[in-house]
Amino acid sequence: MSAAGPARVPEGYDPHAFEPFAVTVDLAVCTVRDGALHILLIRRGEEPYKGEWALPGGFVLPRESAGQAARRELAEETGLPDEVVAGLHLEQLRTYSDPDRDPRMRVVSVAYTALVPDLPEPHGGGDAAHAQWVPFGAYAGLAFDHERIVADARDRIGAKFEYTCLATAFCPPEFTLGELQQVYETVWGTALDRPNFRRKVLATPGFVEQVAGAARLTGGRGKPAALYRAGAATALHPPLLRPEGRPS
Amino acid sequence: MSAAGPARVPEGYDPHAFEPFAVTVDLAVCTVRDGALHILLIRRGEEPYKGEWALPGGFVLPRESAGQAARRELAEETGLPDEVVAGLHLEQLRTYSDPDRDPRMRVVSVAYTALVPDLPEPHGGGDAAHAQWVPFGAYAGLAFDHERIVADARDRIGAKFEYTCLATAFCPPEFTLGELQQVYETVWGTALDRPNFRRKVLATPGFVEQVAGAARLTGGRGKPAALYRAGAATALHPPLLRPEGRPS
DNA sequence: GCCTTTATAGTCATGGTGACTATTAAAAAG
DNA sequence: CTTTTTAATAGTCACCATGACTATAAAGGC
Repeated sequence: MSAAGPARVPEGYDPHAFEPFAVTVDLAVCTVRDGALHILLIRRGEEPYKGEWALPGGFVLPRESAGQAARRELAEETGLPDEVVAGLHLEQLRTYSDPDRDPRMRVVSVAYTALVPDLPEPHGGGDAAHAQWVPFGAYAGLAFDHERIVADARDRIGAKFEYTCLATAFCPPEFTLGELQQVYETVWGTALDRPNFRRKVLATPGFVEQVAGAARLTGGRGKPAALYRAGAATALHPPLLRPEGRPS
Repeated sequence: MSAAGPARVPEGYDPHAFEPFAVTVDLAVCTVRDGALHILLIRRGEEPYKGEWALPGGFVLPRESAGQAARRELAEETGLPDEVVAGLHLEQLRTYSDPDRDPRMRVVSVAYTALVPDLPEPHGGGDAAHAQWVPFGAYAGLAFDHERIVADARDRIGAKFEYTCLATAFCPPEFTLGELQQVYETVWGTALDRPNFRRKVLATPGFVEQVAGAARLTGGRGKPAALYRAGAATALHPPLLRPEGRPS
């Protein structure tokens, strides 16, 4: 009810009468690197879960929204300049609110998914100099319910690839269709037919637009590939369905 | 970070040191009634927004998750027996956390979408005897940011209809294909070709299963229609795309 | 030169879909 | 009791997107 609804709460409501909730954001920052989906993790320096992997994140400050907090934390963790962070794809994933998800107190966390291109430096801005890219699955148990969050993020990304142009968020500003295909293949874990993939992408207006006259060698050998930029389109109609329609 | 992350928060963290956040749930309870999508609204009995329409909802209690709170509130608002409420489709929509969304204090609200069949009685359980079905759009401004939540709920429902079997959640336990089609047409606001709709639904394994030997007259006239039940399938592959691929 | 590698062009059959028409089964109108 | 109306159901046909291919072009390595 946003403190609305029936008269369960008196008008002179005292915020401190309730056990306070802390509200945090958790960030599932993902990238494609060396043909594998990676996620940004930090090592916890304190109890609980000291020394274990966890998602970056932090408290929502009194005067900011969860989305603002997420972008602020993203800037701190990645150490990227503000104008770059402003362009990154950041999307609310879902909210995790199990009463026992943090042993210290009641913490409700709004999780966000960020899709970033493969960044040159591992990063290490601000507080989290120990942040690190870790391949999906290459961790043995994360702190809190972060494993669940990571799994949800992966599911969401895979699903969104089917009907959005989101895949370009994993690519640098200019990319080849082969690179874009590799992003799809990495996220879905399936091989795609190259000519068919080309045909589909190019047939979707606004998915990608060719960079005039530019070409780049991929892997040093073979015919140079044309370069493309992300187009203005955001949705994919009709969708690009992954083979065998597996929901996960 | 779910109170994790860098060492911004000392170990002996005092929950009361921060300005407390209240956490609530807002419910977008939707149904299809008389060929129009309706939403369950209540009249606010107190300031702020006294006398205006608002979504039902309430505070998340100290020992329950947001999902549990949503189902509890749903039971209270609809006044339905627990076993019925347990079967209703309830899904987290997203979280709204603008610092100024509630003028009284900092309230973060987790919104849920519920899809219910057209209930016999308007309802009126518990606290909210003044709850009422209102057609989408037939309200002049809702309290707080609830108009935004309602719009998001509608978008989400429309989108999910394309690739899930969710439409049956709007139908009674047994329904005709014509009724199912009306649900689609109502939610999407478009007319669908009947034979093609039949073909698609019946070609999707597990979407619906026929009730043996049962038939019902629709509207008093015409050939009686066969009755169907919701099947076990939850996803729709390939999807049932709405005409013209309009995102909203 | 020839081989390998990668990008790009094109073919062909199939399946799902949009746009139809036809038939059946009921009630209401005459 | 026949005709009309209404709605469900069956079936047709063309088209387009797709999956599975084959073929060509352009680069480097040998």
